[in-house]
Amino acid sequence: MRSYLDACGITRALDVVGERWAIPVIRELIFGPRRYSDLDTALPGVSTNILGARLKELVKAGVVVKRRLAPPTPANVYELTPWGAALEPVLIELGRWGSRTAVDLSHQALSASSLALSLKTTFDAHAAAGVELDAQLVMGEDCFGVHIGSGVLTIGRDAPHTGRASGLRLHADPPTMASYVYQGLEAAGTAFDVIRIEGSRGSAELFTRCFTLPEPPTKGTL
Amino acid sequence: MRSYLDACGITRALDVVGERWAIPVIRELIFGPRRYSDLDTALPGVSTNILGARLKELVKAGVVVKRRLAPPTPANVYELTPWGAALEPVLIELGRWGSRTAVDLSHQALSASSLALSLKTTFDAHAAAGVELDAQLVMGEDCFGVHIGSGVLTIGRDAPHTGRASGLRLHADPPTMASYVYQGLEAAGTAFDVIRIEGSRGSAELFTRCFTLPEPPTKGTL
DNA sequence: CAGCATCCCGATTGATACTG
DNA sequence: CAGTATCAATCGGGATGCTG
Repeated sequence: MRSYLDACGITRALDVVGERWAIPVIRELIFGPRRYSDLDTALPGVSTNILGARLKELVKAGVVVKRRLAPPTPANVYELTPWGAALEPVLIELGRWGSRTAVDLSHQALSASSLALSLKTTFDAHAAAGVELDAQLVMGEDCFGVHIGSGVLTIGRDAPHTGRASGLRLHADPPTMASYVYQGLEAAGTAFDVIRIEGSRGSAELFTRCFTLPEPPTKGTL
Repeated sequence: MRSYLDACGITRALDVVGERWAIPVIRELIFGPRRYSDLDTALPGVSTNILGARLKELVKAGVVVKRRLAPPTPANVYELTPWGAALEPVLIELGRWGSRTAVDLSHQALSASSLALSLKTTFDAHAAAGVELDAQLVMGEDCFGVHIGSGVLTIGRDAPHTGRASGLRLHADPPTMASYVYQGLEAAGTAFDVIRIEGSRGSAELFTRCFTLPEPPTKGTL
């Protein structure tokens, strides 16, 4: 196992999660356990052997645990340990920094977990002051429940169609959802079936206004 | 240039700073411009060709700028752009997470920048409540000025022997300095010349108490 | 289908030598 | 001092095949 051989905390962290695909794998596990195939499909571009190798390394390092679900639906899942889950602030900060690069949201992959995490990085507590609402984001198989209240955002995986009599439910694939939240309805396309909004137009407005992309980097010299 | 081809902010960040040695290089630049040879010696283990390649890539990406210093001491230096400097929260969080792994502080490299950054990640505002002091940390050529006041830590490079009539000045190489701050005088060794403390024993106590290592990870399941 | 192991190839890294 | 050039070793990516 490759190491920087450096006592610095940063390089010691990189010794564990610095290999290619390690952070993206952890990103997919942030909202709860996932199966091998979930990870494989959520991470387009990763080779199956690399995915297996990373999971094995992360398990050995104590970042991830492999667990078998109870008999109703027996399946092997990978899950973050408490230490692994403590990487969330790192991911948030990384995402906040990286979101300040231009990108064509179409023609690139975007997993449901990525979108959900991005809401955490772009949540604007100031803009959300006074807002109190529940929403459900349905992206194919992946469904997330969102609560905004007291300037705090809570988001987690949710069973579809189980929303708490939610005032708002959005159906779209992740890239379309991102376009809608960050760039408005017109950017998300208006074709039937691309995005479906259940709830008042007002609550949808209220929701999207709580999330703002950071400014792109100023190219000026220091 | 290799890319995750993923619209997620996290992977876009990794497209820029995810290659091996990129983050350590940025760590060395956090406290200001450095020359090529400074980086080379502060990063034991990096090959000069890799260092050159990373710097070139980081410059092209807009994270780093190459600049020539004014004629008194003309030298090429590398410096973070504002966008690059915005990586500091990422490094802080990474360091905080990574510092929770066991390590033998001796027999591993530790650069002066690493130690200075680690003070930022381990600063305990609660423990520093009511503390008001200036200190200077002298580690060979590298000298840092530290100010603690109002529960806030300020740290930056400083010209040696220019301290503001500082109440405290510590001389040691970075690993010894780390041992002293985090594990106390006995761990730092008591041999003459290993560590030199100018100032009252009380202020040194006050200083070190402001920094606490996080707890090691609990190995229990989630 | 879940979870890998294998094989091959191109890309990246690392150590060293070398140049302006 | 400040890098570039060279070359061997390793790693990542993709396809394929195996096993329960």
